[in-house]
Amino acid sequence: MIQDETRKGPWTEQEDILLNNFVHLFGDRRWDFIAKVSGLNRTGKSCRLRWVNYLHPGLKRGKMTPQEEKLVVELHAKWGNRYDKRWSRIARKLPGRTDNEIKNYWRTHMRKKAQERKRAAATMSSPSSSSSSNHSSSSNTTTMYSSPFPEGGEEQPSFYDTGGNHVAAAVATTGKTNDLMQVGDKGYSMDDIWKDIEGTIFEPVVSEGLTQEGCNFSGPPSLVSPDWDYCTNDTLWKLDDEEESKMFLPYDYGTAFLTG
DNA sequence: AAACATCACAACCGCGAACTT
DNA sequence: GAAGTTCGCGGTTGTGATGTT
Repeated sequence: MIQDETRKGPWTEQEDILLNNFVHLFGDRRWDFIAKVSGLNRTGKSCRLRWVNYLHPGLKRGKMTPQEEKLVVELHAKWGNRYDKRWSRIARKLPGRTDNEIKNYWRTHMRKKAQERKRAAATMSSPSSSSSSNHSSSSNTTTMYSSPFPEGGEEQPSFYDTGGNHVAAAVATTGKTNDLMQVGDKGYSMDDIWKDIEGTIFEPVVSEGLTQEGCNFSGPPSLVSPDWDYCTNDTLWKLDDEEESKMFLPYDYGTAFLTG
């Protein structure tokens, strides 16, 4: 008792280990339960986030590859302004990457590039600027990115979705299409930025290069456990949905444990 | 070498959806 | 079917690392 103060902030290695063990015991669904029984003074929410964004086997760490960057651009062009859950959607197409990671990436990199463009445009628009002003040529971006994915085949389970009750949530297109967040001190929305940079940063190249084989896994940073050996190579991404859910639900004994 | 700016990433929060009772 | 609980997502913030002046 006495320890009813919920911990916040960075996770320690010990906490990671503890969480990892309990997730393997009980599965990655009952977060509140795990948070309680593990003795971690964390919220279930916090545990889930840590698992999904950091401890999950198969996470790919390190910088985005150019192919991944392109894919993010393409997919955001396709979904970014239309759907909620856009980041998780995009993440599903980038094996080993989490929505959080993509979101962070997009926010930092794309904002930077948008600002660069704005700056460049401002320079260009000065009377003295000349021919080079085709700079980012939003005009030549009328070429839509050809998505590497067929329209119908978009819905895949997220890589960290271990196969719980995933209702095939039809995409709710309601609202949230206009996130007016203040970006830096510029005061324009992410969507605005997006429109700005859409198609101007990367060549409209189909991301042929992005194959799952190209994924380069490095295991979780601080935990090296045989438990996730099965995920440390690219085979994970070659699984079909069924295999995938099997693979990610080896924890039925968790349920068994609970139900007797 | 120090100060400042920017980047990269982990983590938190609020809210709505989904699930359970 | 309603109420309560839990989960998942998107947006945002905090902070250490790295680069620049």
